[in-house]
Amino acid sequence: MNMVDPNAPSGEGSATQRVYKMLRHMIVTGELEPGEKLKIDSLRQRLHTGASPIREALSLLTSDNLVERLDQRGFRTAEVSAKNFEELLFLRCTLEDLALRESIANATEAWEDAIVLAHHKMQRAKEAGQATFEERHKAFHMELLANATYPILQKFCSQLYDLNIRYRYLAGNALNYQRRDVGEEHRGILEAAVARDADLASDRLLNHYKMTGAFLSGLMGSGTLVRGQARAG
Amino acid sequence: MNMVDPNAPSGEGSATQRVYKMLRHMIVTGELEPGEKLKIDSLRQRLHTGASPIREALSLLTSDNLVERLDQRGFRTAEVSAKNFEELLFLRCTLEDLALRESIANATEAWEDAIVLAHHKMQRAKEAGQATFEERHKAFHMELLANATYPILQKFCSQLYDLNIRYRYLAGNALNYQRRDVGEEHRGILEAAVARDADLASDRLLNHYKMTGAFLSGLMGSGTLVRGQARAG
DNA sequence: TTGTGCGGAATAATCGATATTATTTCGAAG
DNA sequence: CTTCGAAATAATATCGATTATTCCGCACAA
Repeated sequence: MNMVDPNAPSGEGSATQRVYKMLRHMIVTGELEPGEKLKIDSLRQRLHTGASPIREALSLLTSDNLVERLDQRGFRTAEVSAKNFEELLFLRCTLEDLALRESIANATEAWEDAIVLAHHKMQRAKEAGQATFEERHKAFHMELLANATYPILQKFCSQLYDLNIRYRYLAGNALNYQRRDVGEEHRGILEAAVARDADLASDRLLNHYKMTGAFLSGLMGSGTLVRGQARAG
Repeated sequence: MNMVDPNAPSGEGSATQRVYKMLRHMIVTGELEPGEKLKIDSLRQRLHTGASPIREALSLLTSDNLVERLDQRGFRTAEVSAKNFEELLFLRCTLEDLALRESIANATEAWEDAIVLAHHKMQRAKEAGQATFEERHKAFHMELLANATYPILQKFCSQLYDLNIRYRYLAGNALNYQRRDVGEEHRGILEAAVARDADLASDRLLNHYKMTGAFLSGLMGSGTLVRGQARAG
């Protein structure tokens, strides 16, 4: 029997899963600021649920490096820093290079179809608002790596992607980095992947990341990004 | 009145932390077999605590890839497979190579002291039982990477180490791989690190892993490792 | 005999409340 | 006026119980 509960339209899975996704979205998009304390009771009221799903979701986010847990002193969102951003960029370049090469090495027609499709959906979403575009953008990049037979590596890449995209959001929605010819870059990556040219595809992918990274590093240097905090140490 | 739980005489951290460490140890050492269902109530009785810390600890372990979560169907320990093991070996070689080189690039005398000390403690623990040795063994390897300014990378390495060591335990405590001249290998790695020879240190480190890996792969091929399921209460 | 649908038992997920712990505030002494 | 300490306060961690879901066996019909 396939009855969908009408009382829970947005909630297909468990409450924990729902809260997890909502919180992650709120952190990634900057709705919850870096270093902000996450009080259980506030979130409970805000998300209209009990304390247990909140705690469980926060535990999951802790291991995604999006939330820090202070032993017996509750949770807070992860801090941001230029150093952290640089590490992210470095690790992404390294790990996605590995995954992409492996993906291409195992290339099949089905995978080609999948990345072409993902690319198309991303392009179509360009006019459908940034939220949709970002979603498809990640989907495209993950699809590029999906053909590698390294599930753990893929999970790492996915986590790093989320951590990185957070900086993009923190840089402000005004970040129309799409003004750069990102469409062309994506097309170039896709093309090289379809052509199964690992060196070229990897080179283009890494440049894609590094250019965005350099742009954000510039913002960070000017203090636009890391606003609320001046920590000693 | 101060009623202290007799099961927590040391009572240092939170119950969640305690349960987390206990469960992780049980999974890593194979006391909980791969794919085994983790029933909340059983664990609750077994560890003499409530359901909340259990659930929270299992959530944490999920993100460590040691436990799988089946939505609304509970938890189970992660499966093992030759493919998974190969991925672990590959990722460890790649990531630890990065971290070690960075560690050496930032080498200081304090770090030299730290790795020499960690090595010494590991050697001394050789006669103090396998449990202690394994602990020190991880400490030594992590100390080698500790001087890299890449906290996320270090976390990845630590996680991968735990996933890998699980296979060693599953291969049986009879695995006295120390019969190989592992002591000599460790000394070689340490020596190269102290000499700040990144290429040599990395080469020796990776060989160290690959030899253990090849040994375990052999066991796995013969079916010693991935056996069926013979579980007793 | 086999496939399908129902119902009870088992188990997971969630909630509300309590006890424990950290933090802040207030007052008094130096 | 500052500093120390204890009580008040707020928040967390945990527990017990309730609710929702899944799993398994059995009856019934084709």
